[in-house]
Amino acid sequence: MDNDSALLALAALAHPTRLDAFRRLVQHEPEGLSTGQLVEQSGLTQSTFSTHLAVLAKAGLVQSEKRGRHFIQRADIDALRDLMLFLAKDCCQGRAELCEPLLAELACC
Amino acid sequence: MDNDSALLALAALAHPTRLDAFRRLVQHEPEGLSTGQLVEQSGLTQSTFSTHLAVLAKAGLVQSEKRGRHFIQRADIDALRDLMLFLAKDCCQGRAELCEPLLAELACC
DNA sequence: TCCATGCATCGGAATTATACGATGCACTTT
DNA sequence: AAAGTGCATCGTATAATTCCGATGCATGGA
Repeated sequence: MDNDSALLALAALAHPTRLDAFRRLVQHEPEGLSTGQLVEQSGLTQSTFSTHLAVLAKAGLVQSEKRGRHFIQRADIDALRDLMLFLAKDCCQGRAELCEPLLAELACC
Repeated sequence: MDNDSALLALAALAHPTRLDAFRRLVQHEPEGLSTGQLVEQSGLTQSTFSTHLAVLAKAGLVQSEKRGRHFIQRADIDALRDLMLFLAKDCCQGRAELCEPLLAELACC
């Protein structure tokens, strides 16, 4: 993941509505959620939420799949992993000792 | 880390100047960098960069230490770890299989 | 003491993000 | 074919961000 992609992903997640939607989608992997469900839980109008979803999609964090008349939204776990690797890479390269506590915590799962 | 703190951190990193500065500080742990060095490398004016630094500080990602007449800026690795844990928690809880490739990549260091 | 340096903060201008209603398109059902 | 559903997009108003120069404050050296 390059710098611009990371910026897109960070900006996409740096909004209450979008962070909430993305986390909900991650929790519902791999089945995903319909756009209608996400809209309803967001409390926003359909058009506003559609714009937010487009931001997440453009950042590569969410992918939509047409399912009849509905759209199923799914979180892209690989994109999340790439973002985390981008953030972690700086301290890993050359200074592995800084990453050890990070890895220890992540090892919870 | 709660939702609001994560949003603050994400918003702080979702800017080219701030992401660049933070990554540079991570690479320079634990010595840190002087504010003047960061300003010079940013290409922005002192006042503009100061505002960016305040955003990073408010998000808890950077801490400053007075050193004579200069200020030494340091990245808070714990805050970075907390943010990554916040993002990873969703897929770890209940769906550990989603986190395995993430951990495998992070294990590089 | 007096001047220079390093940084924060104020005020204002330009840009960008956010939210909504209205409208249009694609598809499903009747 | 006609009506209804689900979503994207346009136009627009409001709010937030971003950037700069100017100013103020604290510290260190002459």
